[in-house]
Parts: sequence; C-alpha cells; structure tokens
Amino acid sequence: MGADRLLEGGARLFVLALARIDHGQVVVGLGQVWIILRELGEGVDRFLGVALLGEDHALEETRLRIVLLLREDAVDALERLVALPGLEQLGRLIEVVGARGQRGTEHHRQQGGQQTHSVIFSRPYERQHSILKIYNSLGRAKQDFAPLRPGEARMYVCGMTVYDYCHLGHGRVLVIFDVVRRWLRVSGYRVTYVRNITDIDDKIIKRAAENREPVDALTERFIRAMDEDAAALGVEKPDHEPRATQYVQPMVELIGQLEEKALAYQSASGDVNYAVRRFPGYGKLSGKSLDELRAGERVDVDQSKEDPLDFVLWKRSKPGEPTWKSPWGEGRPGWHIECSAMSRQLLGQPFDIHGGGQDLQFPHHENEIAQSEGAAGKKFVNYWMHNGFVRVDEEKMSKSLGNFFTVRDILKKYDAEVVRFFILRAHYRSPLNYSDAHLEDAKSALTRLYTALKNTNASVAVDWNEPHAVRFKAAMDDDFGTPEAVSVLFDLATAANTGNAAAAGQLRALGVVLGILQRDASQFLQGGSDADAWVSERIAAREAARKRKDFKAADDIRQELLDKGIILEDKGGKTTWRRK
RNA sequence: GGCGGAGUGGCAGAGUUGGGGAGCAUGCGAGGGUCUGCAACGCCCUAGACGUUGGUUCGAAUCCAACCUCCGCCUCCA
Repeated sequence: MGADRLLEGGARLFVLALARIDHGQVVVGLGQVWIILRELGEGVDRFLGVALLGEDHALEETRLRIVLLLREDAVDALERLVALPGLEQLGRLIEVVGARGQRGTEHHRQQGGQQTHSVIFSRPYERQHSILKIYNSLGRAKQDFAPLRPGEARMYVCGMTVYDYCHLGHGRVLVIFDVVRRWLRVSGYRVTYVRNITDIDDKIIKRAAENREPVDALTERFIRAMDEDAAALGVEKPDHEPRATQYVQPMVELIGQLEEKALAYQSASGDVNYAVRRFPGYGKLSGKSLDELRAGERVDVDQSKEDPLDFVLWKRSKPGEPTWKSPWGEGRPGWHIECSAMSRQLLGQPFDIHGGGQDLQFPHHENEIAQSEGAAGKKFVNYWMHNGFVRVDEEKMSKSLGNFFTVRDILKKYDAEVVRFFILRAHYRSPLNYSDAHLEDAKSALTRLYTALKNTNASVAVDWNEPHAVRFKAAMDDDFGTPEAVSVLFDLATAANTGNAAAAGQLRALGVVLGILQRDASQFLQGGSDADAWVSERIAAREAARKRKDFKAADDIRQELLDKGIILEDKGGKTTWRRK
C-alpha cells in the first residue's frame, strides 16, 4: 500500500497533522499543508494523504488527518514554520510521530487500523446535516427543497395514457416517483401524491375503434393492467389517481378563465386554442424561445391557428367520438389541460413538485405552465423533475419506434423486484439501457443482498445515526441518488456477513425506503418454486448418502438438482437451497 | 437548423455544480487465496478507467479551450 511505497523511497519520518472540519468548514486544510510543502521543499519526501478520523456521530468536530513524510533535517524547519503567525492553529495540531526506518512500523500498523473507517475526504461528512436537494429542470440546477407549506410536500406526476400495456419506460416513472414519495415521507413530510390517468385522447379513440370496443371498456382494461404492473413493481398507490374524464368540468372552467384573460380563442375550425404569443413566459421550462421553435416544418399546421405553436384546449368532436358539453360546443378536452385542471383541484396552486418523463418537458409541461400560470396569474410549480429514458440498443424505448418491452413481458422472465432494483441502480435522470445481460447482472447483485439477509426476518426501524444510514441519507438527499444509496446497501451486506449483528437489520430497514428487500430471503432465493417437497426429499436422500460417506451418490444428487437450476449450500451442518 | 444532455475499468454505474491532491466507489464478471468430503455462499487479496488534443496548476476524471462521437427534444410519447 501507500506506506510501503513510501518507506521504500528512503524516507525517515512521519509527521501527522490533524485538522478539523467544523460544521463542514475546513479549519485547517490542504491549503496550509501546501504552504508546508512549498516551504520545506525537498525536505518533504512525500505527501501521503488525507484521512478522516473518528466516528464521531455528532460530527461537530470531524477530525482530518494529513500525513506527510519528512526527511529528518526538515523537522526543525517545520517547527519554525508553524510558529509563524497564521499557522499557529496548524502548529498546535501538528504531531511528529517519530522516525522509523523500516516496514511494519508502529505507524504502518496505525495505517492499517484506519481501514475500518470509511474515508472519503470531506465530501460525505459535509453532507451530514444534509437537506434534500432536487435538480430542478426549471433553472437546470440542484436546489434545496423548501416546501410551500411546512412539513408538507405536494407532488403531481404525469401518468399513463391508457390504450396499451405499460412498457419499461412507464415502469421506470412509476418506480422512480414511488421512491421520491417514499423519501419525502422518510424525510418527515406529509406527502400528497397525485398521478393522473389520461383516459380520453386521440390514440385511445383510435385504438378503441380498431378493436371495435367502447372507449371506456378499453381504458378500464388497461387501467387494471397498469395497476397490476405497478403493484408487481412494488409501487404504492398514489393518494389520488384522477382520470381526465372525471374532471372535464374543471377543465371547461379553466379554459373559460383563459378565454376571459384573452389567452384562448376559438378558431375558425371550432377548436379552442391557447395563444402562446400572449403568454410572456412561454418556453422557460424547456429553454426554448418561440422564434426558435419553428413549428410547422415537420407537421401540418392548422391554418386557423394564430401561431403554429398554439395548442388545443378544447377539441371539436367528430361524429361518434365521446363528447362533453361546453360553451364552445360539443367536444373534448385537449391533452394538456387535464393536468392543469386536476392538479389545481387536488393540490392547489402553486404546489411543490411536478414530475414526468423527459419527453414531456416540451411541449406538455411547458403548456401546463402556460395554462395554469396564465389562468391564475401565479406560479404553478416550484420543482420540476424529469426522468431519463429507458433505451434499447442506445435508442429511446418508445411506442412509435416499436422497440418497447412491456412490463408484463419482462416479468415473465425476471422477478419484479429484480426489475425494480435494476431501475434504481441508475440515477433517475440518466438513461437506462435495457438488456437481458443487465437484468441478469441486477439479479446476481440482488441475490447478494438477500443472501446477507438469510437469517434475519425481523424488521426493525432505521437507526439514522448509524454511519451507513448517514451515508444513505446523504445519497438520497442529493437529488435522490439511488445508485449511491444502493452501494451503501452492499456495504451493509458486507458488514452483516462479517459479524456486524445490527447490519442486516439496517439493510432491511433501509430497503423499505427503496421498496426492496422486504421479502423473506429464502422466498426470494428459492423464487416461485412449486417443487419444494421434491427438493426436500432429494436433500434428505443426499444427506443420508453423505452420512454413510457415499459421496458419489451425494454428488449425483447435487448434480441432479443443479440440472434443474437448484444450487445446494451446506453450512453449519444444514443444507439450504436456492435457484440459480 | 435551434435547444439540451452525455462520453469513466470486460460490463453496469456513482463521483464532476460546492474545497483540485486519496486509502478512490459500488455491483456483476475475471484471476488468486481461504472455507468445504466435493461444491456453493461468505470472507481476504489482485487487476483495470476517466472520448481526443491542447491550456491553467506543484497537482486535473473534476477548471478552461478546441475538436470528435453518441443520445434526446423541437411531432403522439414516461
């Protein structure tokens, strides 16, 4: 390790300097050390490194150890140096450990002893008093989360248009915002979570016509399917799941308000459109300006619109389509208006967090802002969250590209918890590449976690003062950093496997936050098995063979089970099994 | 064309915005060891990376510049 290399370099002396970090402020830090290095010049043989000492949970005084390796003749020079004004503090903290010339010195052992501490410069410790930071698409920066009402968080997520089964991209949204909600709750907020269902739109009407079934029969079917998929993925029910068709009246009222404010107009075609040019902030979420958006180049423009980017609020119905009455004639709502109307109805305005897929940022969410802020004359949403896409072969998974995998198809092949875990191993804003190899990878990884839980079923509460939990919290507080949070779980698994009795409980308890690791370990490891009796019989037979030292027969049975994908494990005189 | 995001070991994937320096994630996979009747699990150890080229600096994955490549949005989309 480092110390060995140093000693080989012919160095003679170690110097330890202890610095402090008070409330995240480095009192004596690297800057001062560099003064030493500079002044002592050749006298410094090597800068060994920085280490954090102590497991002071209060962390009022995190001690930082800076290790320098000095040549003997530099020690006097060092002492003169630290006597200078401005460096007294460092002088008080500095400690000459002593001269040693060989390997395996006392100091070397000290070094080894430190390995029990997790050491990462000052970064994670700074996050000790972390508060939740959210990357806000509006402004493109991480911001401290400050709720509008103390202790309360109100969030709205754009859900599904129900004309087909959910694909993995939808599954990702469900899981990600489920975790956002759980983390807000753990952070002490009373959360109100709304996720809408779009049950009326062009695609639904088209699909229903193709299937020759009523629109509501189609949507009911796919809402049920969505519920099943969500439940399988461990997604808790939102507090409200409003359906667009149940909120037409509020939408009509909202459109009326927009018309009063001259932000909406009825065009010659009979549609009611939103006049984007009359809303000053249009484009602030997506960073687009109206003049850059050259709509119409790629799509037929309705000539009756004032501006090609004007979007439909109320659509005149064609014969045979579902319709509702309105001051502008029989028709149905445009797509964007439902989210403005339903969020206002259920959460008020403004509310805290609005989420959805990246592809909704423009135009859908931009239009929501225009509608809600235009009508109410006040802010719509404080924090906008957009998750990245699921990709297949480096391409966005989408219905139009036809490269999608439905959740239910994937669940035929992989355990739902593996799929959820796979989603959480990537940061929500990153792209997530789907492939069987990655799912297999996730399965192996999750197996490691469950293996560490084998002997603990009792669920305990999280001890948030425990170092792993502190790291977990810091990761989650940093814009829902589930990948790093998951890495902490693996460290807990290692701790559990090396005799830390509390670690397994912590592991399971933190699993609650991510919605994983709640099953009985053997149930996960043995996976939907229906051959338990047979397996037990084979294990007993093998046990008998082993007793009479007939290892050939015993190994034959092991192989027989292995051929069926069952792995036997002998431990502590007992044999357990799991699926490969 | 406009706007935005990204390039990190065999693979996945953090870290880059805040303070540049290490003992540098984490997992899968690989190699070695240990444990075992044989295995598996576990444990211990090892290897390996920061798109390219320059610049700033004592020191850059991190800052600056240029370039290359990929992806997304601008049209229904999570």
